[in-house]
Amino acid sequence: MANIKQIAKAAGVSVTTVSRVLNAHPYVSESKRKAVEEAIERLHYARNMNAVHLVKGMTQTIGVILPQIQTAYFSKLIEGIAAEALKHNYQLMLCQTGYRPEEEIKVLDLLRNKRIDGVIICSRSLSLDQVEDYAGYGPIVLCEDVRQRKLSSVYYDHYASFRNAIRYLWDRGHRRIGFTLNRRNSQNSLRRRQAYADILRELGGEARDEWLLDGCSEIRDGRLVADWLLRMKERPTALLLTGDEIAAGFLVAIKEHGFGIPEDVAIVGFDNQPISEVFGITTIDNRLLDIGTQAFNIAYSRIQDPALPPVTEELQFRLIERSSV
Amino acid sequence: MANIKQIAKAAGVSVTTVSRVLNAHPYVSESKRKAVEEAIERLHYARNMNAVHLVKGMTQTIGVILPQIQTAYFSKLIEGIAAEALKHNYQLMLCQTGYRPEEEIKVLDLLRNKRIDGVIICSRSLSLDQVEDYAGYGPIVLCEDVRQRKLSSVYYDHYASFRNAIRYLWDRGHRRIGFTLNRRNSQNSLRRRQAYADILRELGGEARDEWLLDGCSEIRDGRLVADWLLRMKERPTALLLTGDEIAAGFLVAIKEHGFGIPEDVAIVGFDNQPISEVFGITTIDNRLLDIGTQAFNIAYSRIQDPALPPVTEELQFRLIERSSV
DNA sequence: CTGTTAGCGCGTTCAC
DNA sequence: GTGAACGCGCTAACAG
Repeated sequence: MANIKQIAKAAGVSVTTVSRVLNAHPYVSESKRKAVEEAIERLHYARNMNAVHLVKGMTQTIGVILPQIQTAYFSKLIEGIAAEALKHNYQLMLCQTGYRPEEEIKVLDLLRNKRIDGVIICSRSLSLDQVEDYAGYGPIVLCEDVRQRKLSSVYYDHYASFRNAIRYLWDRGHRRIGFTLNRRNSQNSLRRRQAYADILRELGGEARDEWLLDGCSEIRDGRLVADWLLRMKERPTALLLTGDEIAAGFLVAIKEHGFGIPEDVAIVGFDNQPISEVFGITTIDNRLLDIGTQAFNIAYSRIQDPALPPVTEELQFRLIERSSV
Repeated sequence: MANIKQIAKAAGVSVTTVSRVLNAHPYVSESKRKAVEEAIERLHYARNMNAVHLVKGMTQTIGVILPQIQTAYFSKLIEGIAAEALKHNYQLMLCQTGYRPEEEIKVLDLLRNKRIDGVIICSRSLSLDQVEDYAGYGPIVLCEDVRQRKLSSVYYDHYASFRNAIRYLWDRGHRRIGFTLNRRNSQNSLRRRQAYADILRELGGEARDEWLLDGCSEIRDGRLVADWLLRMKERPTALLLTGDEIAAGFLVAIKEHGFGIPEDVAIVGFDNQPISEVFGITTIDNRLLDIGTQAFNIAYSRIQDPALPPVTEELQFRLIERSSV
């Protein structure tokens, strides 16, 4: 495995010159360039990027913290990040942390240790203060609404989208509205619960605790939601399901019990996943792809220019009407 | 950002000693160890891993080539890889290549350039010979049945599973059997087509070209399958759908046309995804999780001991009976 | 047990 | 246009 020195010798030039052609620098005579290229070819030279990274202090790699890859929500987010990373010739270090704080720390340590140039946090269990401790080592971008001095973030307004969806159901005559959550006390969940409470108070509607079910995230959970609904004495006539997979799972399960959608229960999903299209589920398009794209761009621009201050960017959601309400 | 030299000075020892405590080597007196640890703490020292990688010639990172992350099939495969990587404290560089040869090459070049220690190829468009050219730079594991001298592979038997599924349908009275494929001419698809032809010849059944539809991979495609079926004069009474998402999409679409499953069309899916459980779809469990696990382990063991020869490992599929046949 | 020193492979001033 | 030489930060002989 040849190194730059051997190429230099083989081409009859100095290592500097080799380095210059390697990095497409100007001021190299055509003849020497040719000689170097020929030597590279002949000796099957491949640069050792670890040396480059050491010298440059950068790795052209961004780390991504997410609890689970195998979840439609995160897959879509990654898709957005990955597409943008490709454009800028960056690599992605995907770190599935399962919401384990130790694992999340490990990823932040990759940043400290200069293995990655920046971090995108799709979802976390660490406190913001803990995350902020690492802000000095490189840009950190969160996919949620945080306004912490040293952290950037991109998100869509969970609060407004939830209000909006409930209002939508209310306007269509629904007075008993229930909803699910993933993690009961995540930032996003708290915002949603607040929105639920606020809008129903404003509308003079009822907001019952028993109409909330948490711990729902995948398609299987749709069945749990159905069971939960069936067990209730006073059932909601409409449900906000935080994830189209859950919505689809619920739809299938509840139909088995003879319920019609939307006649017996109306549902609104989230994420605008392909599955919602197939089932005609009305859903909130929360721009996951765009959030991923922006998350990368924010990190990238701050890697290029570390002087740039953190930013917070809000994306507009939209409600996609289909036939489940 | 302190370096090892400064820590040495601060602790009043040599860099070697610092390195020793950093790497948990024996033969360091308790007092010096304490001093070093204290200095590390006090100066907020963090190792620059690029220097370590340069010196060691390894990066504790494995690259994964896959066309798409946002696909249930690959997500599940990644899940298996990631879980195992975590155990061995390895990082994953996920490279979404979209079946673009240039992108696949770029990943193999990461291996040449020593940015990663090994590569797992979930699916590819490069020829095996092209891939094999890189075998000298580190272990390469494919998730398909290849028996190339320098490449390892893990897979389940597509041929046998397809035969098996068709036999299963045949035994239940189906004589007109259709199927879908993802990429028409991928290795796996070729094996499946062969299995289809072989088993039907053996059974004395009919194998029609028009009963094959390719280019299907996601849930939306289920609708295409339904349209395709409806357009036919002589329709298959049973379908093998190469992906549970497709199967689910098809099921929904065909029911809209008043077809019953399995009465009017029987279906068998692939992958044993959660969605198949929800819909009660009979499916082939192709052990994606285990394939991922093994792929990592094969790569890992060969990184530890480069002298180990490539291996080919076959995993047993199983048919999971539910209610779609 | 501990320190000196020579690399690992490459980018980059700076002088020519 | 070109090259000598230093430095990036760390590991590992080797000598003691």
